[in-house]
Amino acid sequence: VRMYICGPTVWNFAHIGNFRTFTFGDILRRYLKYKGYNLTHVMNLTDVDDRIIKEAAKKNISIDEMTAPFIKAFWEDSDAIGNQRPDIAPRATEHIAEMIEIIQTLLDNGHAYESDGSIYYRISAFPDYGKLSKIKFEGNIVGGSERVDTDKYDKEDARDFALWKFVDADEPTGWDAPFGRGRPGWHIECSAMSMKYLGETFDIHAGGIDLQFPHHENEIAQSEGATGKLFSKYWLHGEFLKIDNEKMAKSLGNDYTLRDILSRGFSPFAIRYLLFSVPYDKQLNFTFDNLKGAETTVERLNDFKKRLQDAKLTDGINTDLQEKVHGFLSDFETAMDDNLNTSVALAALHNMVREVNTALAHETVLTEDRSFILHILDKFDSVFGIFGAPEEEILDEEIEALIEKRQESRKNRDFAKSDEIRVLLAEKGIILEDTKDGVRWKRK
RNA sequence: GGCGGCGUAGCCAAGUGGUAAGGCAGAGGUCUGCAAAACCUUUAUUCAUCGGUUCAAUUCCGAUCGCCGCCUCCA
Repeated sequence: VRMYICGPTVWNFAHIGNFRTFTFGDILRRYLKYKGYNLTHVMNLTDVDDRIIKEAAKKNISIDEMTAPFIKAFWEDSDAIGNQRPDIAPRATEHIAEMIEIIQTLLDNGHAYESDGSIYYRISAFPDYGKLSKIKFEGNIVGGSERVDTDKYDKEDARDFALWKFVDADEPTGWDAPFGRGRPGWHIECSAMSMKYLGETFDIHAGGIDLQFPHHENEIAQSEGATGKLFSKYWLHGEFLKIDNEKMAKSLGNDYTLRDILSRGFSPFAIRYLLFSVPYDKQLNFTFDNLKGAETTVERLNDFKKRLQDAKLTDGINTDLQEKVHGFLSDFETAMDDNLNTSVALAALHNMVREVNTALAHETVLTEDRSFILHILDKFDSVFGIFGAPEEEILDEEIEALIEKRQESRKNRDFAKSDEIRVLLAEKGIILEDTKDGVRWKRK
């Protein structure tokens, strides 16, 4: 499977809404691997746009120097939330030659023309234009704005868009091309990089819903106009993320970045859980209350895993239970196969946990079941990625001694003393749980 | 003005032509010295509103109200 995801403009990569799209890209990537597909996953890094160019010029530094900190931060955040890195992450500035080649082809075959300081795509030469977004242009012109048909540039058709913008020879940011020095329009980079690494026709093209028009529509026009072949077989568009039922906007002060949220102390696993708890093609209402809920849920799941690992079990095998557990994995696959319905897929995980919990309480989980269930759990998590890495934590001796002392007090039924120690440990961030298999601790 | 999506319990939400998954929060119980964790039970006669089609609609159709996105620069 060859898959291309429209990556961020490095400038504004960080918003939580973008990370919803990337996380779904990651879920899709992981699920394709789960299903045994061979995967090539490309995600572009848009490191050239007007703002970057202007800012770099102002600071008198190169585009590379300008964008490096953003790209570094993007990968850090991406890693933090558990997104696996794409196989290839090409940068626009390193693929200008490929863009020029496509533009030249489009000029040669009549799909592009030069006018008024730019090279434009000739939409009248591409009858399929609009097939992705199903956009119609008639109503727009009649409508209440002078938007689409402003025609302030000398374009043949108001819909035509720039492939290449000429710049003066003395301007610092520009590339030489047979048709003149300039810089690329927005859309051409994705056509060039996706086809370079995935071929003229590939399987999946994904991105945020806001890119559907015009960006993806224009990619189709450019690519299919140049090759005459189908560009992408499937398109996936991630829906918008709302904050407290409002749109995310700087003016509302709710344009959180992933970093903002992490710095408030929320676990990346909880954020990840919340981001994909609603299918990618539905809007998600992000609230901090729900993030707290996700935090609790993820903790509960991790506790479940630990408890299963630690439980003292009797020898044997409970095939009945194993069959049920396997049934939940089937439910998960059915849900994921249904257009990545992560809501239902998660429900399957929760149902499995409940089933096993009940069995644990009834002591009907046997030794051979444990490894089976843990294996199934790993399969779930190979896609979800919400269980923390198993880290063997070591307590310092002082705390170890305190726990020991408390156990002694309890044995002697000196509960005042043991409670005192429990409070003391809680102040040190250690939470104790007395189970029938002995005392367990965890941090918080 | 054009196109598209959405409106389901306190909150986040899945879903379907035959009467509502899952999570969080809440309530009662079991377990526990007490907690915690876990388990069990429980929480929408109802799916924005009003009409229509149907034996039957939350699910289909129409209207209304509300929310969101795109239709402009830049990516």
